[in-house]
Amino acid sequence: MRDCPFVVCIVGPTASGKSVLAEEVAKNLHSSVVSVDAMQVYKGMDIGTAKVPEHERAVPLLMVDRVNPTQEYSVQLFQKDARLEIDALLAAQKIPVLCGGTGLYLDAVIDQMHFPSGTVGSKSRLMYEQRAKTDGSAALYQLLCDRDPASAELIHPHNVRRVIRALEMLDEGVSYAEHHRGLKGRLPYYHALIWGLAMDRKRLYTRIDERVERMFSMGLIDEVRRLKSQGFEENSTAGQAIGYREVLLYLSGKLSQEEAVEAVKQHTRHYAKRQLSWLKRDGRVRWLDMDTMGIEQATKTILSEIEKDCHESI
RNA sequence: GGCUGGGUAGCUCAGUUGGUAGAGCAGGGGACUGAAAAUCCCCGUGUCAGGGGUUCGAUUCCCUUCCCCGCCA
Repeated sequence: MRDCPFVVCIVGPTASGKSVLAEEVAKNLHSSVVSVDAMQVYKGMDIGTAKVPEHERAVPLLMVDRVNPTQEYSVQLFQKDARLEIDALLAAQKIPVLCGGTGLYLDAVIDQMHFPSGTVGSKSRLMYEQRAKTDGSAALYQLLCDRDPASAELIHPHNVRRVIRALEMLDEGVSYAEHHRGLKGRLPYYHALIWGLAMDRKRLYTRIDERVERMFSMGLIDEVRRLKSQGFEENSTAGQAIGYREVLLYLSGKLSQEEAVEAVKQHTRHYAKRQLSWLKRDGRVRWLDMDTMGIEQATKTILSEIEKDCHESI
């Protein structure tokens, strides 16, 4: 099993039990868990991102607590950083166990994905954002139609964020449409074995509700208050994370506590749905029915399938 | 018991000057390559509380029964 350059991935909607399973698998493999989560990379965002607490970790948890919440991070940076961690594990003859719910981040790491060069906090972005505010999103879309009709066709006029991105790319000499074309036949970067946790929707939603309640009773509000005193803001990437955005609204008096709790639940449910949409179209995912299977059995299934795959490939 | 106001989609409600009805939320599906826990798109038939009357036609007007809220006894 030692010679397999495999990467194991445990994916699924939020609150489906990924972390526990990933840790169990990693423990058996004497390896580490690599978090594939856009929000767990931020320091101090612990309760709301359901990060496994440091003292409870059975194996090392990587790609967590990377940057301050006030810093900007991105897929591209994640791709680079995560691959360094993964390569280090592989070099030590270990099978990395990736675990997370951010679909784009996972694909960026395990597949060959190239991002146009450029810097994160670009000036043109700010300019276009300003323009969208003053002239309206329709005007911005019109600008894209004039400059790059092929890309405009792919993007819905209301999707301001993507319209801005396309314009931004154009400024760097890249057409979103052209770039988009290479999306279909993506080649793998690692040989990835992917397991997805499936669960009855009602049951998942109940788990989400319970988890949100738990986050609040564990002190989510204090956590956000502490971050806020360090400059944490609503319009930063981290400040838009579910649980954080709503609590910020509560702290500024725009929501009652009860409304904030309900909003977090609602947004988490919607998010879980989007995660499932993303995963469903990835044919590589092997689904584990967590309604009938416990963590132990799921772990066993994964381990035996890894072994089988290794033998086949050797 | 009397007097109000109500009973319309899972929930909150709008509406039809009489031609069998629509929003928000919930829920479902989907897109996704430098913010992704972001951003965006698509999906609404329900005895319009029950019965009767007027009418070509009633969920809408009238009568009546039941239920709920409130006020008065």
